[in-house]
Amino acid sequence: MLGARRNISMRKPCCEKQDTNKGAWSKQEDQKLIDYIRAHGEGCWRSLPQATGLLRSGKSCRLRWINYLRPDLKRGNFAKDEEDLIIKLHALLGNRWSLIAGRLPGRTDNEVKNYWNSHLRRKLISMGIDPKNHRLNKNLPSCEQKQHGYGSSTSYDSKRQAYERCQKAKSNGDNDQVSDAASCVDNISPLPDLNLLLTNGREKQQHKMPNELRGVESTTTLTPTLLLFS
DNA sequence: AACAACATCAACCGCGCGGGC
DNA sequence: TGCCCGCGCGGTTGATGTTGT
Repeated sequence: MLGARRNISMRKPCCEKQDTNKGAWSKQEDQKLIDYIRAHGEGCWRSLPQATGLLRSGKSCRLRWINYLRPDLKRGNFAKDEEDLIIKLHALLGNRWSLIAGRLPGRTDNEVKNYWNSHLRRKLISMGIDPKNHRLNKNLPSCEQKQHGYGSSTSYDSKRQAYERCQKAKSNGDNDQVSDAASCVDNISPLPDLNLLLTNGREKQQHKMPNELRGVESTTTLTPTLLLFS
């Protein structure tokens, strides 16, 4: 199946790529795009450049609108609760930025992804947490991790405590305690207290609701579409 | 003041999917 | 049924800003 779909060479050359600007958008370009979308709404990205006279690909227009020009974008620094939510959702969903961004009103997938890569990933690493699987990295010195606060009474705190018990036992030469504590560290689910009902347009459309989120119902609402319970 | 190294983030690219023909 | 188009996604790049020496 992929063979057929992937056979790009059968497609007509993409006219979009001819004579198109690249790089940063000018104010005039932004204004043209805004005006057009105000008048005609989103969609039909492929024909948009022709309709507006923009020398950009439809893809580029879409990205510019979604990531920068949309009026409902929040922009600015991420709040603490947004950070916490991103970390929790990432633990649950991995790098599914559009899904994660869908839980953060006014934030885009690109913004969330960038923020993760430039801030949160580093933060977790410095806390001794592997950003890929949200497990404690036992090789990191704990003193370094303590200077970073993260949420309040999270599962990370539990991990940290177990990890510290492990370290203590090690220094005491108590091997039983070491293995107990170590297994405790490994067994703590990244998010024992978080269950979510999550969808975005595409996942819904494609019936691709992540397995870990299927059949979850909830009583508490954090955002209209984010449902949490403990 | 000048330069290097590092951090940030807007924008681009390639791929996969659903839908229409 | 198979092909093509349009769209959306995640990964990556590169320009720009900031900090350190």
